[in-house]
Amino acid sequence: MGKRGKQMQTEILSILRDSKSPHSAYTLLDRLQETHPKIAPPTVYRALAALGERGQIHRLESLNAYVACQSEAHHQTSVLSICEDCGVVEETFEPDIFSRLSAALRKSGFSAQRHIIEVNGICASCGPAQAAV
Amino acid sequence: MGKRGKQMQTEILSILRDSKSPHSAYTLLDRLQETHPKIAPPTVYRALAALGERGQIHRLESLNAYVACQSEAHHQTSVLSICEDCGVVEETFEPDIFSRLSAALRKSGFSAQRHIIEVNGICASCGPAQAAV
DNA sequence: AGTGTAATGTTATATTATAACTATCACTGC
DNA sequence: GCAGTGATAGTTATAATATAACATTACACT
Repeated sequence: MGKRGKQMQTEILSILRDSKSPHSAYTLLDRLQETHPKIAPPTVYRALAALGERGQIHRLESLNAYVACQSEAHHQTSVLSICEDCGVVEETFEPDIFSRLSAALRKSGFSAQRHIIEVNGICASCGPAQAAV
Repeated sequence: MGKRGKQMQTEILSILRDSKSPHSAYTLLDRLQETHPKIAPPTVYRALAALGERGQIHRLESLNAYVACQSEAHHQTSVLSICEDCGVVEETFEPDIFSRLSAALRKSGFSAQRHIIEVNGICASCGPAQAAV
């Protein structure tokens, strides 16, 4: 991997980390073009692919958008919860759920390789006042 | 809803039911154009939206494609397993997993509304010969 | 039939993603 | 040093997915 590629990855990661909301590839492109006017979509997609392979970002399949991984360990298996009100994405680690899921599918002969779990809802900050229960 | 809309929905559902693999909106458009040469993308997307609201189809977020719901009850909460080899999608009902997921997120104040669970892997037919265990 | 509303048709375009090709760079062996 | 080779990045073009915006039609109700 060359210097330029690394730099793009670093900058994208930095943009994503500065915001808990997801960014689309083209939002990132716009941001990068502020400093690198000439870059084109494939540059962004290549950087996103490399970051994704290393587990440093997650793609939100239901939004076609990307967030920085919030874990140092870069689990492949996190639950992404998306607030429909404010757009914030939180990452939760529930290894038990993933293993149960794999086990359930294995019963019918399916061998799980990659799990995608995304949950839409309302986050703690946006929810109705945390009243009783 | 008019007659035409219903008919499109019926035809789309019938195409999806004839195949266990997902179809993209534009694949469906091509199929529909064999008999209705003039229809345009919004017609297909409107029919897909109506079918989705009624739970008769599922959208595979990771593939931008659609499959018929395999349950009569039209659960909103199914696990979709996608074979990376043959492309077949199976639907599995694991209500326990969904409730655990909601419960886990609720601990941090998140109120889950819609769960997306998609699993990539290898199905029973495509997997390595079902040897021991 | 006349009127208002919802459904559908139509055109155009926005958004997301990748194919295909070219140029550059880093490394190897000479 | 420098030609050859393979990997990385740049560039152009276009494919694939989705929706906005507006025009038209159908339908229910009077």
